[in-house]
Amino acid sequence: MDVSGRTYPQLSLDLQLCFPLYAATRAVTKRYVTLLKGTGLTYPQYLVMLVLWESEEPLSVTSLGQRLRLDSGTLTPLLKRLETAGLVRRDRDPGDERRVLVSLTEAGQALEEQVSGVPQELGASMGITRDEALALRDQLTELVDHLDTAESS
Amino acid sequence: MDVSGRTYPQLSLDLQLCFPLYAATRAVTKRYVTLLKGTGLTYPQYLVMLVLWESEEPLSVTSLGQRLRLDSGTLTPLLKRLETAGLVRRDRDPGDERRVLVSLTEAGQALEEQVSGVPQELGASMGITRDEALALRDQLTELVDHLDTAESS
DNA sequence: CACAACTATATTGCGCACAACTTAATAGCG
DNA sequence: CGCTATTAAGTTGTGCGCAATATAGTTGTG
Repeated sequence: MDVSGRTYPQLSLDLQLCFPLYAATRAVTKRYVTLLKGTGLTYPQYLVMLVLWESEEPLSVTSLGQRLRLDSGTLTPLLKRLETAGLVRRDRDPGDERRVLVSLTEAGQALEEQVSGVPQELGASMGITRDEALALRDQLTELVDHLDTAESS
Repeated sequence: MDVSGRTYPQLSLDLQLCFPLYAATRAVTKRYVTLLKGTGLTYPQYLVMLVLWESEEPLSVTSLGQRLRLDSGTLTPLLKRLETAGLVRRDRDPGDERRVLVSLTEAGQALEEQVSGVPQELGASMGITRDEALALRDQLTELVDHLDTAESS
């Protein structure tokens, strides 16, 4: 990319981090469509299921949202679709009727085994070693933390 | 994150690369909302403008799509919004009436100066050095290339 | 207890992404 | 030239993300 003649070379798409980040996320999501075919899950739905699988007990919508950084505007319709698919239940918390507790159905629990090979398959598609992936993960996590700080200031 | 008791520890959200990637993209996008306030641009619209600013001549929808990895289903409505905003023109190519050539209006050209500080501001928000950003960019670009290969095989 | 402040979820509206499909124009081939 | 295949852009439908708002339930204070 020849950038020498530009008035604002810093605006070159290829010099910026933001675009590869955006493209990588979409490429990963696209790969998940293939890997999750047969489960009926979308990628965000898969993430919600990951959180539920690693929880010992039902989670409120807010708890799910904190873990995934998503709000009720995104989660409520998504959870309704998971409920329609028979993978989760949504019950009002008897102790606090404002809260909705999301829990796995038997079908939802059973799905965990079916997707257990997905992370490794995705790792293989990315063409990086486990250590590289973990290092990248840490860098991105740090980046998110910084952006959170910047945004709230 | 205690993972020791799980049947499928590889499914732990915190062990995977995919979630930080997804979270980082959304955090960056959110930061752009703030940085682009005043221009009226969304982040994808800003990316389209970046491509147009670095092009010497009008671009077809397909060319824009190849550069940004987006298809006409995404670009057509987005470009119509940019046209409504007075930033671009959309004209049929007289030499090939199937093609639509997207070109900058004067207002579209003038906007470049207004956003010229955005990359640096974003860089500051991310809390990483320029070299770290470039290294990360290269890793993500490589990741996208690998995923493309995996997807098409 | 009354009531204001707060919290949790749901709803609405907009703008992506993208798959699948349609329409129109062009290219290629007999 | 005529016809088929291909290409370019547009359309439709689904599912996010998220801001803004609405609604219902809870908490804290006097």
